[in-house]
Parts: sequence; C-alpha cells; structure tokens
Amino acid sequence: MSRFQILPDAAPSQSAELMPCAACDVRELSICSALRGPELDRIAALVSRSPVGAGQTLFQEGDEANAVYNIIEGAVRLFKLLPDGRRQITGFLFASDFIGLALKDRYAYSAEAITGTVVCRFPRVKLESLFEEMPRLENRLLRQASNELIAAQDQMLLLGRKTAVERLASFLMALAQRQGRAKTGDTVDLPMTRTDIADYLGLTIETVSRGFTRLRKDGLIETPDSHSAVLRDAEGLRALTESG
Amino acid sequence: MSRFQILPDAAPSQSAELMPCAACDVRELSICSALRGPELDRIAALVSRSPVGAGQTLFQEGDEANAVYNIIEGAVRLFKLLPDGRRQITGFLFASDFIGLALKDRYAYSAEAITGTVVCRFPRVKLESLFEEMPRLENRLLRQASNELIAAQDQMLLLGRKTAVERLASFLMALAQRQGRAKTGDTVDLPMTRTDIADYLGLTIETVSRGFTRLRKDGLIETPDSHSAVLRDAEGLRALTESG
DNA sequence: CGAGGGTTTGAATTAGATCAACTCTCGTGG
DNA sequence: CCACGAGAGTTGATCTAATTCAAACCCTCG
Repeated sequence: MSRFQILPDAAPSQSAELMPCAACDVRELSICSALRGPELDRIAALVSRSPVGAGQTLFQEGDEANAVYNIIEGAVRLFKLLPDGRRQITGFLFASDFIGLALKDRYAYSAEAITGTVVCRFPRVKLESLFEEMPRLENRLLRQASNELIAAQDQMLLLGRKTAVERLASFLMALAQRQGRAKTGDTVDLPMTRTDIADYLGLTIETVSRGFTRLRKDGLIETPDSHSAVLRDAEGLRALTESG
Repeated sequence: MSRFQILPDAAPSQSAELMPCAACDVRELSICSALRGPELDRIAALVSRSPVGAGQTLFQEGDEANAVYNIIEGAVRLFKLLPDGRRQITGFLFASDFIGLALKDRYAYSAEAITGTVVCRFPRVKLESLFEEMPRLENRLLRQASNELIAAQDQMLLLGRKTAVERLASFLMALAQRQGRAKTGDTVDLPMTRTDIADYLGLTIETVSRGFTRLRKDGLIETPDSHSAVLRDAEGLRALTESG
C-alpha cells in the first residue's frame, strides 16, 4: 500500500516520524512546495501523519475545524447532507490534494476516506500563526482556493445545466485529467462507487449505470470492471462535455 | 442613484477622482477594510471607478484577466455558457462584493451588470505586486475565497439535491440574509429577472414562476411586484431550505 | 394605442427518478 | 468444494417533477 516500502533507501522510521516532510512523496505537488528548507522543518514539527481506513470519517460537517489535511495517498470524498439523508458530494480528493480551504470556525462539509488513505494533519491555529512568517504559503493557498473556485463553478454548470450523459462524460474526463490519463486508450481509475458518482453528479445510481452503458454502447469507453474505465474515444467524450 | 449626492459634505469631484477610496461608501465592508491609511493611498493610485449600465458586460469568460473589481453600487451576475446557449449563473454580486477571486490568467466566467452599477477597477498585476507589502490584503482575500467556497458548496447541494421550491426558498432566504432582511415582514429586493433566477437555480423560468405562486399560495411570501418579495413566514421558508 | 419585454398559467411531453427484479463478485463457513 | 449471503451493479417497467410548448396577461414607453 504505502509507497515508502519501495523506496530504495528510505529513511529509518524514527527519522520519518520526526521529519516526515523531507521524505514526503507528495511534497512537490502539494501546498508544501511553497516552503523552503528551514520552513519545511518548522512545519514538520507541527504535522502528524496517519492512516485512515476505507469508509472512515476524517471529520463531520459542523465539527470544530481545528485541523486541515494534506492527502498523502488514497482518495477522499467531501459531502453535505440534508436532514432527510439526501447527500451531495462536493468533491473527490486524491494524493497531494489539500482539505480545509473552505471553512470558518466549523467544517462546512464532512470528509470520509473512500479507499485506504494516508493523511497529513496540520493543527489549524498553529498553521495560521505561521502565515505571517511564510507569506509564500498563504499565497499558495490563495492560488489553490482560486482553482477550487473555478472547479466549483464548473460543477455548478454541470449540476444546473448538463444532461445525465454529459455529466458522466464531464466527470470521466475531469478524473482522467487529474490522473494524467486523458488520451484515447488510457485507463481511468474509479476508486468510488456508483452511489458516490451519483451523489457527486446529482443523479441516481440507476441513471449513472445507464449512462455508463450508453457511453459503452456508443463506443466511447470500455468498462473492464466497475472501478476502471478505458477511454475508447477521448475526443468524443470531450465533445459531450461541451455539447450543444 | 449614487449615494454620493446625498453626502452632506462630499469631497469635490477632483479630489474624489484622485483619492476616491477615502470617501468610498463600501470601504469598510469590502476587501479594502484590510488596508490601513497609507496603504489605502497606494491603492487609491491604482484604482479607477466607473459606471456600468444595466445589461453591460464587465468581461467575458475566456478574456485575459487583467483586472479585478469591487462593486460600489448595483448588482452583477456571473455566469458560464455552454456552446448551445445553456447558461448557468454562478453568482449574484452586490455592493461591497469583490469580483476576481476565481481566475488564472483568464476569466472563468462572464460578468454583466444587472442594474445600473458602479465598479472599482484594480489592474491585476499591480495589485498582486502589492501582496508582498500588504500581507493583510492577501489574508483578507483568502478569507473571502474561503467564504465563497462554502457558498459554492451550498449551491452544489442546492443544484444537485433540492427540489424546485426548496431551491427557490433557499435562494430567497440567502438573498434576504445578504440584505439583512431575513425576518418575517421584511422585504427582499430582487433586482434580477425570473430568467436570471432560473439560470441560477438550474430551472426554467416557468418552474421558477410556479415556485413563486406556490410559496405565495402557501402563505410564505407576498409578491407586491416581480422585483420584490415580502417574507410572510421566514421560519416556514427556512424549514423549506433544509426540509426532509 | 400598440409593441415588446417580462411574467404567469395551462396542457402536453420527457428526462430522470422510483420501484422491482436479477446478476456478479467475493468472502465465509459447513 | 460448494452453498450461502451481502454488497455492488445492471436492466426493465412505471411514474413524476420539471420541461416544453402555447397562450394570455401584464407593464412601461414611444
């Protein structure tokens, strides 16, 4: 599971606990890329790394927001619930993604691990007190927030105005993009269930399933198993995401 | 229209052009509240204030993003279009709101004035170069972005999982909140058309209209005219926004 | 007074939801 | 080794919330 095991000369575990950041797999991709050597040491003293089992809750909507997280490995779903149980997944996050931009004093959504996941935990107060010393970090977070806002608006367009197949095509291509596998022939990983996809796209699982069959019958994808999709016609899919 | 006209001892127009910020109606409410006296002067040298007629375009999705804006007065809609004309309004903005958090090098959405509007324009490059000198400004923007992300997630829940009436009730209460008029008996201003509301809520104008009649017949609101709504039962409306 | 937005209301249509049955894995244990 | 059950996914039949199509009904403004 952990990629640490295959590193040729991984640091001994003691060192890894004291200073996990230097050996972090996702450092260059995450917000930590904004940090220079000595700053990294400061951060290293604050963070703690921990595994989260599949289906486990990281935090719940309404909880006091006293930590933010970096995902080291795995996949996480963020979601909001209505009192009667209707669920809207507001995002899927993966290795190197940051959780905790959208919060005041309490979390605005719940977070659960989809698969076995490893996260890096930052106590929020301590982190914020570092902003003054490390303006690059704050700048990096602002950029990140900017990107998430753009993604959020794309999702609003999807939820408000796209048809079921268009939603599914958009979802697959966005996921493909995120995985750097958006060309015909590439295989996209789908760690989440159909129910998750439905709750992300504002549909039911039946409609999602029918969407997959449609795309399959139209020769746009293949589905070797329910947790992966092969792009048979990336251009055709992309056309669907912006169809008219 | 302009509240400047009724200020008892408004600065002469020359001074207002050179240093509009000091006399700005929305200064304390906008991101400029993060600025201290001398900083305000620096900013004042950069900004330009200008009126935008109802229906006029501020910028279009895809344009080079070389300015951000503060709304001084009026109302603005942000939206995205699909090639075939389907439109999703991603937000309505009002006096003191900031436009331009969600962008890379190009705007991710278009912006149009709904009513007669006055905006304050910040050249983007110059503004960003000030971040280093004014960390409080960047911090303020990050907070703002955080709030917008929360709002965006609420909107996803609305678009993905709420019924037509629930969407309308949520919209009315959110608008009422923004206007500080969320109690029974209060009147909410609706500067936008039914078409705008429909494109914001992911519905058609007919469904929005039927929604208003429903709320009216259920005694939750009154609609003296199409551009205002009186809250007859704020609690009932709130219940609808989180119904189950 | 007449034209043209914007809005409302009614009737017919449909995309997607709901209800229901069946399949496919996969893990457990006799 | 096979029976069994549970969870996830697919497929079909029916239903419904919202859309589409159509017709009035405002207003305001020239």
